Amino acid sequence: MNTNELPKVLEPKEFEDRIYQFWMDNHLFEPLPENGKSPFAVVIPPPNVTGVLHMGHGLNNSLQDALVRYWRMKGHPTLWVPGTDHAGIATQQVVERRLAKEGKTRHDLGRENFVKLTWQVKEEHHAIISQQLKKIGASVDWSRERFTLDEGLSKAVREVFVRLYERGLVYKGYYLVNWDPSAQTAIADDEVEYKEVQGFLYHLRYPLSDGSAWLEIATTRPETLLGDSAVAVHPDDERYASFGGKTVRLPVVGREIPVIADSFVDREFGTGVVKVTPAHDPNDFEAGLRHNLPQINILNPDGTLGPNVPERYKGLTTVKARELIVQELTEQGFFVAQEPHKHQVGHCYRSGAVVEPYLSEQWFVRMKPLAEKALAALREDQIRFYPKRWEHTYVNWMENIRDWCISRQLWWGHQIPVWTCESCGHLHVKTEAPRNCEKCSSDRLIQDEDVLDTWFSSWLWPFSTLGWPEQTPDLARFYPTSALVTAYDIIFFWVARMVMAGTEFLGQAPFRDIYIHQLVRDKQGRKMSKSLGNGIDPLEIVNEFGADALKFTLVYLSAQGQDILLDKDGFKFGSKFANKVWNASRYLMMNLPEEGILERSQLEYGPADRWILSRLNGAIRSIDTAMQAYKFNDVGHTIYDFFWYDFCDWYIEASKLDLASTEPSIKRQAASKLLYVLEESLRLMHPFLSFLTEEISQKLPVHAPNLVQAPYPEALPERDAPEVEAHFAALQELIRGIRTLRSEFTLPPEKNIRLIVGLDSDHPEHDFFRAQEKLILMLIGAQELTWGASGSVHPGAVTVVGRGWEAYVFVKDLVDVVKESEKLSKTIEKTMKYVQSVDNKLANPAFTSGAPAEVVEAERTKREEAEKTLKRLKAYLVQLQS
RNA sequence: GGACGAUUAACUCAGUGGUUAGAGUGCUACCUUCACACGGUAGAAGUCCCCAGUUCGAGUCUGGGAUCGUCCACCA
Repeated sequence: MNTNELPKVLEPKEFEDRIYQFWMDNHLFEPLPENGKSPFAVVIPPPNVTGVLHMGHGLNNSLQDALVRYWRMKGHPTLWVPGTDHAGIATQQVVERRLAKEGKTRHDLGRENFVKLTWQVKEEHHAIISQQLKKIGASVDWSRERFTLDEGLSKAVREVFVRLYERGLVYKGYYLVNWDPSAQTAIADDEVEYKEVQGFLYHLRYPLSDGSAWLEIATTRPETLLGDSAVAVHPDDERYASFGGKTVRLPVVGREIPVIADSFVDREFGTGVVKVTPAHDPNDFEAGLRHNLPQINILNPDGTLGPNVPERYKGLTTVKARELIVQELTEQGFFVAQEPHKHQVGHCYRSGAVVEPYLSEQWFVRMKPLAEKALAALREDQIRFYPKRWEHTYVNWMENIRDWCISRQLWWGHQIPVWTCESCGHLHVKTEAPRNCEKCSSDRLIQDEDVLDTWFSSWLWPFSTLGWPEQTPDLARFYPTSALVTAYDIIFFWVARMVMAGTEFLGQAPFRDIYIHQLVRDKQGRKMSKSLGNGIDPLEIVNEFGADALKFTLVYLSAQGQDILLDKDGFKFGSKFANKVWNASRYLMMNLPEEGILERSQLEYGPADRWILSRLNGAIRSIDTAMQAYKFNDVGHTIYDFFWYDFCDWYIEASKLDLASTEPSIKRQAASKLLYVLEESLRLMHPFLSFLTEEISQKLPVHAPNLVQAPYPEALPERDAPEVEAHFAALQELIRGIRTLRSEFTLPPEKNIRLIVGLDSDHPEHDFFRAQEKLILMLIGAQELTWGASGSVHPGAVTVVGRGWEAYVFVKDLVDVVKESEKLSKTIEKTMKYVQSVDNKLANPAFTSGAPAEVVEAERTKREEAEKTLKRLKAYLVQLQS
C-alpha cells in the first residue's frame, strides 16, 4: 500500500519549482478545448520589462492566479495571458544610465545601435521577470506570452494610429506640453504628479514705458520674466483701470510689452497683476492665444536657458537663472520683496524630474469621442467595477477628459507611422512604410522620428495580445475578456483607455468585470519605494515562507477598497496556515490503513462525518458566492476557518477515537473518510495554496492526476445536515464549557476528573449527547461521565451551565466560595440583564408586529433558553453558598 | 475648490439592519499527550470617533461635525 510519507517539516523550496515545472510540462495552463462552458479570460497587467516585481505585483498576480485557477477548476476553458510592457521612458533611462557609466550618451551610439542595445537589456530583464512570475506560481499560459513591442503588437499599434488618423481623431500641433527635461520628451497630462514645494513668491516692479508709474507683479518663477510678452490685470479691477492699453518696459531685457485685461487674473492673489509668459505657463499660453501675444521660448530641451535670452543667461539652469535675475532686479531697483510660499510643482511620474511647460510640435489624440463610447459601455452595463465606487472615478475622468499627447521624443518605442515626402511635403500615415510618395512619386520619404507613448500600446493590450488586427481564433473565443484585476492607481492611465480602445476598435468593452484592488503599503501606511527602503520583495517572502504563504496571506487580507499595510512578519500568517495544512495531511498519511483505502461507496457515515460534510458544503457555497463577488478576503476566512477550526480542531480530533481503535475495520473506515475529506479540501484550497496542495495531493492514495484541472468541489444537497450541525454546535458548547472549568480550576490534564452532566430528558440533544459519551470523554480528557438529571445538588463540585444542561466537575481542593460566588453573580446579573432586554423587546407591540415572525420567534426561543440557564445558575449559587 | 474613502480590542483588520460585536498578532495561565510549540486548551482585553435622526431594532442606513488619508482641479 501507499507508504509515501510527507517530510516532517514543510519546506516549500523542496517542491515548488518541481511542481511548477510539472504544470508547465503538462501544458495545464493552456485553455481547455470547447466544452460548452463559457471561456474565462484574463490579461495580465504587463509589468515593466526593466522593472522588478514588487509586492504590488505580488498582490496583483496572487489575486489573478486565485481567480483563474478557481474558474479553470470549475471547468471553464481558461486563459491567462502573460506579457510585459516596454515602458518607454523607464527602460530608455535604464539603458542611458548604463551608458553614462561608460561616459557615453545615446547619441554616441546612434539610434539604431541604441535600440539594439535596449533590446538586449530587455532580454536580460525579461528573463528575471518571467522567473519571478513562475516563482510566485502564476498559472499563465506562457505559450501566449506577449511584449508590447513585439511584431504583432506593433502592427496593432500602427493600425490603430492610422485608423484614428483617418477618423480625424489624431492630429499634430504646436502646443504647450509637459516637458521632462531629463528625458527630453513630452509627457501626457496624466503623467505629471504635483508635489507641494516650499518656494517664494517674488514681488517685482514693472515700470510703465512712459515712466509715469509702475506695476507690481507677483511670481514664483522670476526667471520666466525673460519670456514675458504681456502683463495682465482683471478687466474689472478698478485699481488698474487706468493702465489699460499702456505698455510696460520689461526689466533686464528692456522689451516693451502691453498691459492686457483678462478675467483669468485672480484679483485676490498677490497684487492682482500677473506677468504673462505664453511659452512657459498653461494659463498664460491660453491668454496669449486670446490676445495674440508672441510666444517667447527661453528654454533648451534640457531645461537650461537658451533661446531669446541675454547671452549671460544662456546655459544656466532655471535655479541659477533665478538667482541671477533676482540679483539683477535688486541692483536695478525692480525687486520689491519675497515671501515664503508653498506651491505645487509638477514632476514626471517616471523620472521624477521637474516638468516644464514647453512649446513643441506633438501628436495628440482627440479623446472626447472615444470617452463617449467608453461612458456608454458603463451605462450599458458592459463593464462593472468591483468595488462599485470606482465608477465615480472613471466617469469623472471621462467627463473631464483632455486630449492626449502621444508623441515622445524617445528612441525606445513604436516609431510613429507617419512619413513625410521631402520633395513635396506630402504626409503619409500608413501601417507599413511606403516606398514612394503617393503624390509626387519621390522616394525621399522620412519617417517621423518620435515614438508613441507606452500607454498607446498598453491600451490595446486586451485584444492586441489575442492577435488583433487579425481575426484570430483566440480573439473570437476570448474577447471580450472576463475580468481585469488591477490597482486603483492606473485606472486613468490604463483601465479607462483600454475601455476606449475596445469600444472604438472592436465595438465592445475589453472586459466585463474590473476588480480594483489595494495598494500595498508598509506598516506606517507609506507607499513602498526604493528610496524609503521599505519595500518587501515578493521573492524574499517566497524564499522564506513559500509562494503559498505569500498568496494566501494576500488573499486573506484583500478586503475591498482598503490599502494593505504589511511588513515581512505579516506573511507568517499564511506560513502558519500552510504549515497546518501540511501537518494535518502528514498525520493522515501516517495513519493510512494497511488494507488500503475503502471505496467511497463502502463508507459508513457517523454524526461527525455527516457534520464535516455539511460544513464542507457550507464552505463551498461561501467560496462560490465570495469568488463571484470578488470578495477574496471572505474566501480566505472561509478556507482558514473550515480547515483549521472544523477539519483539524474537531473532525480530526473526533476521529482519533476510531483511528486508535484496535478493530481494523473501524480504523480503516475512519482513515478512509478522513482521506476523502482531505482530498476534497485540497482541491477546495488549491486556487489559494497551489503548490502545497498539489504536492500533498499527489502523494495521497487517491487523487486527481493534477489539481490545476481537477474538478472544483461542489456543494451536494444530500450532504446538508442542519440538524447534525445543531447537535454538534451544542456538543462543542458542552465541551468548551467543561474545558473552561478545567482551566479555571487548573485541573491538570493527566488527572482524571469526575464528571456529572445534568440534562433534561426532553433536551433536544439528550440522545445525541448520550450517544457521544466516548467522544466527550476524549475531548475533555476524562474517563468517566455520569449522566444525571438537571438541577441536582453535588457538593464539592463546580458547575458550568449551558443551554439545557449543566456539568459538574468535582475538585479536590476547596472551592473559593467567595470568588466563585462573585463570578457567578456576575454571570447571573449579565444574563438577567439580557433576559430583561429581550422582555422589553417582546413587550413592545411595535416589535412583535413590526419585525418578521421568525425574528420574533428566535427572540422568544433565546429568551426561554436564557431563562432556563438563569434558573440553573441560581440553583448553583444557592448550592455553592449552602 | 471638488470628489471619494477611513475611524471597531494594545496593533493590523473583518463585520451582509436582527444573539450578549469577531479574527490574526501581541499579552496572561496551563500543557512538550503519540500531526503540528509555526502547536493545544483556556483567559483578559471594546464609549464600534462625536452629535442628531430614520427604524420595532443601528457598528451597519440618513444628515451634521471632528480627525486622518487618497485622487482630481488649481492661485501666478
